[in-house]
Amino acid sequence: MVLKRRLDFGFNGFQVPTIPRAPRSARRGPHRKSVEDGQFCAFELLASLAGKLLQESESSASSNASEGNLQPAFGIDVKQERQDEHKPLKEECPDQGSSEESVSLGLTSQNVDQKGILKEIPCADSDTVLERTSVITTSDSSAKAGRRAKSVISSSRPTFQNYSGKVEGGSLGIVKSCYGNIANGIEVQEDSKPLETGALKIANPCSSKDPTELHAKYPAMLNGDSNVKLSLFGDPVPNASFSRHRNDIELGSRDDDENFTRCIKPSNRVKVFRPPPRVGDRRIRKLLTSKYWKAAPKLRECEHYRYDGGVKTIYRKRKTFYNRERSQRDTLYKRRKLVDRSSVVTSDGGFSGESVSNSPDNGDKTGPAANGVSASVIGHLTSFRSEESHVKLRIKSFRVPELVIEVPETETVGSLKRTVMDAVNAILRDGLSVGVLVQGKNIRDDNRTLMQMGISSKDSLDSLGFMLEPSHVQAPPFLCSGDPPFSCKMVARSPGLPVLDSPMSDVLSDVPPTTNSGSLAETKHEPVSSHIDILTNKTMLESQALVAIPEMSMMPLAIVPVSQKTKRSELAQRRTRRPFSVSEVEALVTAVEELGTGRWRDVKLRAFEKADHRTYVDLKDKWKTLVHTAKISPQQRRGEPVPQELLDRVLAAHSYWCQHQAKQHSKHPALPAF
DNA sequence: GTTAGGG
DNA sequence: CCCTAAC
Repeated sequence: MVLKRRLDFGFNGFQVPTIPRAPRSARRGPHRKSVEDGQFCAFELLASLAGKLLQESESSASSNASEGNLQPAFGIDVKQERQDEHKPLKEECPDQGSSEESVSLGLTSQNVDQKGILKEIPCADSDTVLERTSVITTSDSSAKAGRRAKSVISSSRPTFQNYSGKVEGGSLGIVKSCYGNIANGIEVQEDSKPLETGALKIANPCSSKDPTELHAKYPAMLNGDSNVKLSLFGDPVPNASFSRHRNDIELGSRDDDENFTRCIKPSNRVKVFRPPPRVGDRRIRKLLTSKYWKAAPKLRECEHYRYDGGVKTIYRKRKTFYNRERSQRDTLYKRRKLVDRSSVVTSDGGFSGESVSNSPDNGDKTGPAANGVSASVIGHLTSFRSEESHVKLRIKSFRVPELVIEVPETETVGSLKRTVMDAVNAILRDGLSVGVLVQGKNIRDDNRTLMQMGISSKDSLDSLGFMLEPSHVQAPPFLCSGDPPFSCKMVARSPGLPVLDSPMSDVLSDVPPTTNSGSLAETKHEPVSSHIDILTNKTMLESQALVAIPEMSMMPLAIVPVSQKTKRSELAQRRTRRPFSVSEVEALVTAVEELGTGRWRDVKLRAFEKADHRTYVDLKDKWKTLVHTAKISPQQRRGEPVPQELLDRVLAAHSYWCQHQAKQHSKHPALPAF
């Protein structure tokens, strides 16, 4: 309740109309801004997402009201799902029954309820969206400082509306085409072109944790949230959950709207993307994260469980995400739904993705981070099986490529906004491709069947992930609006980056459905960050004005030392794994016996001179693993078995050289004992 | 650029 | 394999 009030308050302050009551047509018409130069794309996407969400919510709400059922926003989807469901949702989740309540308060209450666990504010997705929107607006108008805030706000809403209109169209198409498939999602539109039906829809963008990143979250579709819940339940109840989701979603919609309002302020902060000092980043991340979560929380009771699990898991995985984090900066998250033939529902997607991304602290450490990045969007999914051979999945979120932006301190906020927008648009404009991650690995072979990949209706889809990649793989870094004063660098990372992948994968694969999502950024927060988060949240809730967000936002654009370590991250693609063959092991062992450890360069030269793919570091690492392998029981060994004889030699050489470590490093080829 | 270690 | 700190 509290939250809600605040929200309302916020609205009043802004004079934002309560959500989307107005007929779609109405919404649509009004605000369409002309999209100039196509820069709109990004925004459009966001807007469309938002709109879609709204629509869904509305439709769902209405449907619910009228029918009393919880139907998903999209008729088709809903029905199917419903059919699937066998079990009453209600049983599991109390929420269902009173959909209406949920709708109005849903998010809020959930937030409150879950507070303990989540602590974050629900606004997340919506917020993000708003932010984005506003940014765009600003840029378009080249806003004038004075009114900017206000205009932004107002515009944001309109924008949505407009988009929503589009969205609808798109969705319908999609729905038709994909009957049985997941319908929801917002489609991404570029340059106001209608999206193509078949493709992916961006359902909910999630924000990432990285502070720096731009995150756009889309109001999560309630669905998404719902999904999350579902996952918690597990296989057995999947269907039911699903249905609920729908409900939730619908209900949620309003909340979302509200969220938008609320978010406005926060958005500003977000807007400032500059690759802030770590602290800043964290903060942002947290915000985002929190938002994200909050949204998710809609699930309520059910969710709780999940979250807990998720959090823990995430915790552990945190490091894993490390790479990702880097990428995440300046990333927009979007949620998309894929429609295909398969039907999978993934709930986590969003979560995991975000979480993963967010985790972040590491990123900071690594470097300023901000690398460019990445493009990848990761969508996490949860799945449950629907019908036999169909995999039903819902992608809750996609991460947009990371952007690294660097601007001089003297740059104006407006310029910064524009810069960010340009960067985002550039990425969107170039097109995005979708990458599929299985067990964290990017599957490049499009010809493989899901079954072959181990993605079946039976199996959980936890290990399945999606990511958006820039079509043009390595986008060279480009300067954003450039002009002297404005020097901004943006780097778009190519997709398929391992970086992203791995983290995801880990999360996905390892974590049980429940867990994944959860952890997120939360895990890693540092005191500072938390502090920040708190502030933020508070701000979000309470502050009504768009007021600039103090602290962080203002921080130093200057700081931007974007990079340092970024370099690698930009392109980095993890090398493909190339297990050592027995013969290679033998060559390695022989070389080490002669040269000893500590002379990897020599070992490389002697035994792997021609093996370009084997670096001395690789050899060193291999030796390390060989030693380990030799020490463990055969049962514990994995991979291609290494002849015991070689392992014995490994141990012998290892012990020998350990003793002679200090001395004869150099020569001494003679290994007596061996 | 190499090493040595942790991840 | 990756990433870093130390050399």
